[in-house]
Amino acid sequence: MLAIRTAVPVPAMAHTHRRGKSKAHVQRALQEAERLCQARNTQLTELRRRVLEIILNSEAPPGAYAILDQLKSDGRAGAPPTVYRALDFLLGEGLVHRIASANVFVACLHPADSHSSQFLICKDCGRISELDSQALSYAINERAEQQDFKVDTQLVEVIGHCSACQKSGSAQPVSH
Amino acid sequence: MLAIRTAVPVPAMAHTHRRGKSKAHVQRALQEAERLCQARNTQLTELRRRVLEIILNSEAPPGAYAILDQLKSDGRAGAPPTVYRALDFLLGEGLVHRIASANVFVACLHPADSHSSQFLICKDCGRISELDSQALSYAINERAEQQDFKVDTQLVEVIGHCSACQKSGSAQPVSH
DNA sequence: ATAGGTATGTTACGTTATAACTACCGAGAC
DNA sequence: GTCTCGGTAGTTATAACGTAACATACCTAT
Repeated sequence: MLAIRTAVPVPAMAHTHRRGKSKAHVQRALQEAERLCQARNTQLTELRRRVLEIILNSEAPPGAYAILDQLKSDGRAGAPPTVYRALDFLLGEGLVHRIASANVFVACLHPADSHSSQFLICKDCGRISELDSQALSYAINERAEQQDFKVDTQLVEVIGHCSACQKSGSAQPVSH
Repeated sequence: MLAIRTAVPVPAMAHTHRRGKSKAHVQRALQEAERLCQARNTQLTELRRRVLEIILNSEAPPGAYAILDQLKSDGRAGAPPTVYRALDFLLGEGLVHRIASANVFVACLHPADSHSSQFLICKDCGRISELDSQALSYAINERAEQQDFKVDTQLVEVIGHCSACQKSGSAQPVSH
């Protein structure tokens, strides 16, 4: 009851983090990440880049241990801290987001822009799409400030059923 | 980096889940819970009631294991499933909310009403206040539906610094 | 070359959550 | 009565998620 979980493989969903399809899309995202890190003078090391790539290539957002499994299957050494440190870096750079309700990580679609962290999470297939409404973000800040609350970060997670899964009628959970 | 954590004792904060102060407030909430469960023909058992009471009495929202510790110190038998099952019931009845970013649980302030699940979470003291803006909730639904997404539940968590902690200048984390 | 910083490897552990099975208890069927 | 059925709770074990602490490697600036 506490977390959103899913389990098997599937087709496609519009405007979604449906990686593993377009290598081109992934390559573009990785280049963008390189560019940003260079501009910021931070180190997108091979490991960090690879973790980002794994996330980008996942059909549904992977958890830390799913990422770790992939690193291991690369033949690379690894333990949980390996992944969590890379994730901390990527989170810090705004290159990935953490989905708190599901303990998974998604690549940010527009890492150069401001960071709202608003997501639609499909219960059926596990896929996540970004909402990214500035209006919403403003509304939240405004409401918080009415209570003299100083906002650091926002987190909006909408849980339900994506367009594709509604059509297909039944759950079609995706592998992580 | 992944979760919000806190640690020590403190003063008060307006419009907040600052339980342990007013027994009367807690009693009212418990009676309301009884009433709702009767109306719904669901069982607010002694255990479930006690878990709700523990949450209501906590200065800052407790995690499952903090609740478990209190159950044990009541002299009651207990293991994690004891708590998680009670929490599942209370979550299902809308009597408590889960704060995903911190893995803690808060009592709902208006369990009879609709359920937005919008919170202000203070990094310093760990206390959580409910936002409860229908306008916000509508805006989120609207935005989601623009993408043909069928909304089940929403989750808004705003992380920052509460009014009291801003004034006091420094962190004053509260005990769970 | 070596001292200092950053990144990663490694071991161990802490925290959060669930699976699976057992036991108990109350209500209705008979 | 007692049977059995559904729901609640006890119990054991383990899965899943995350971090602390320390060792190592590597780069680079003096």
